[in-house]
Amino acid sequence: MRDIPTNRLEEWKAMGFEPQNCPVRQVLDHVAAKWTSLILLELEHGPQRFNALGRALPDISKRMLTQSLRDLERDGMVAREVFDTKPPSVAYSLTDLGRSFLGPLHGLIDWAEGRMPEIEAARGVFDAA
Amino acid sequence: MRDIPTNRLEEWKAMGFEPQNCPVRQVLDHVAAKWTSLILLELEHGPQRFNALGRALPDISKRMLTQSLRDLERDGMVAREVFDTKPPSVAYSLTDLGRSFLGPLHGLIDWAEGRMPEIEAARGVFDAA
DNA sequence: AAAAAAGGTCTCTAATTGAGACTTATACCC
DNA sequence: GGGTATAAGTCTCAATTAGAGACCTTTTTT
Repeated sequence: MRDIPTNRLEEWKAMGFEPQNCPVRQVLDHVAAKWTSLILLELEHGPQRFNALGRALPDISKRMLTQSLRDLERDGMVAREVFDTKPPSVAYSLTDLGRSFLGPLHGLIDWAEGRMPEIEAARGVFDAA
Repeated sequence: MRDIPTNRLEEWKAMGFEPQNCPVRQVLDHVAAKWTSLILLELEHGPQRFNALGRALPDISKRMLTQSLRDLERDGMVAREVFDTKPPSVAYSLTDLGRSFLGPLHGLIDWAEGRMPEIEAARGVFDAA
């Protein structure tokens, strides 16, 4: 919808950042990745191996599990450790940074659990119309 | 990755819910919708009209703006009001439910702003390797 | 008379995701 | 010994989703 830029946008540009590299968006993209938060939540209980994570999140594909874990590793939220077993196994665990994300994330989850009835009700009304 | 189900999953099923209708996932999907949170954040400053929102979020397409607003409306987070001007205009505003979401959302944003330097650093290390 | 603006919808294309086969080496089972 | 399973992925192909932008209707502005 690129059109006439708004003032806020101009301010941002003046400060040297595009909507894309705004820090807010970057985290939101993370939460937005849909699987990454779920993975972090699984790892909250302790380190897990690749296939264990897959079993805990039964509707994720291997492809997305791999990719989400790489993203989290790249951002320093998750640590990957290879064990020299036969066959080699890999454990994933939260870093301090990853753990620090759980606070805000639980804020969202608590909100979700508390407000879900209202949301369901709103959906009922909307869908009936 | 459907395979041998895990105990937690069994418990969930016993309680009657699939991974899909878990409340946590539903909110996460919302945040995960990528645009919805950004829209809510724009509406925090007050009601906005369709095109104004589009201008504030210059990289959203009309298609996704419409769809995201409908989703938010359906979930009772945003209210849509049509004014009988020529041509008719439409204003979107936060409902109480929508406003209540901002607290947890800002928790996430504050985390983002505080931890972004660490994330950037981790990315640098990862990408160099 | 032409163009713009309001709030969308519609189509077509591009990007992302999911499903599932395949890999390589070792261990367990009969 | 032979068949099968497991580890953690990778790869390909199909399906879903998102983005770009034309188009719509009515009225005001230039």
